[in-house]
Amino acid sequence: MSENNPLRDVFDAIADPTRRRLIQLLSEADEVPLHELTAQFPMGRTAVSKHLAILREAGLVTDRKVGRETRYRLHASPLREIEDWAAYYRKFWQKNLLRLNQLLEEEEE
Amino acid sequence: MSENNPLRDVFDAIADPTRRRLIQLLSEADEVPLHELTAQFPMGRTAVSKHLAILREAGLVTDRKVGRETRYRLHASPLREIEDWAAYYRKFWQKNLLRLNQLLEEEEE
DNA sequence: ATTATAAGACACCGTTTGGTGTCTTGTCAA
DNA sequence: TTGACAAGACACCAAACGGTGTCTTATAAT
Repeated sequence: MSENNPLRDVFDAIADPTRRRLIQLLSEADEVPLHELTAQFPMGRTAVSKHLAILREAGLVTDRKVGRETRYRLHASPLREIEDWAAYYRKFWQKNLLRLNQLLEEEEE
Repeated sequence: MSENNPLRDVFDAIADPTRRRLIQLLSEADEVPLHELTAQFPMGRTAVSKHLAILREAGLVTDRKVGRETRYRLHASPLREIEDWAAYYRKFWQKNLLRLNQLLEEEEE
């Protein structure tokens, strides 16, 4: 039963820097066991495991047991919502840049 | 002194749905006073004001006093970091879509 | 068969978060 | 000039967050 309906807001899931780092690490290899991930952080296994649980609740990660280890895999598609959301506001900061450029040009005269 | 160095992580600032709604509301009009924003939410003025303070700390909003009201304005450029971050992972969910399509095609045979 | 490793489950804890209410100050309107 | 409105400042609170440590179970290695 691989959690399909997201119980956790994706925006919430990526808010924590540790979790963004986990996403990055998982993007560099296709499957990583918990203990190997834990080794990258200055915190204990339990904490990292909790962060991964949150990523899983947001649908950003799946896990499977292999022998005695639990291997995690990135499932990036929910990030599409983030990109779309931010892209929507692109026009606004582009507009700001435009106005900034205008001001700079005026000052140079 | 309009806060220039972001004391607050932008990812953190946009994690809350109320704050995302504020961003949306501010994108629809160029300047909105606090009481008018408050009217859109099921919570008190103090709470909305706190959310706006967090947005300001992330550089997403500026405010100015006009008479007895404080008017807020969207400053969207920090959202660029969000878009860039998410866009980086685009290839991963595209890859997933590709693999999903392959699986579906295989099943159809 | 024994020992070491991987990780789940759970209780615990201090800090942050997201809300409240109240009091005060400044400004606009009658 | 009196009253109403906008909002800052502050104290307060319950719940969530991000970490810890310990105990147990399953698997791998010697």
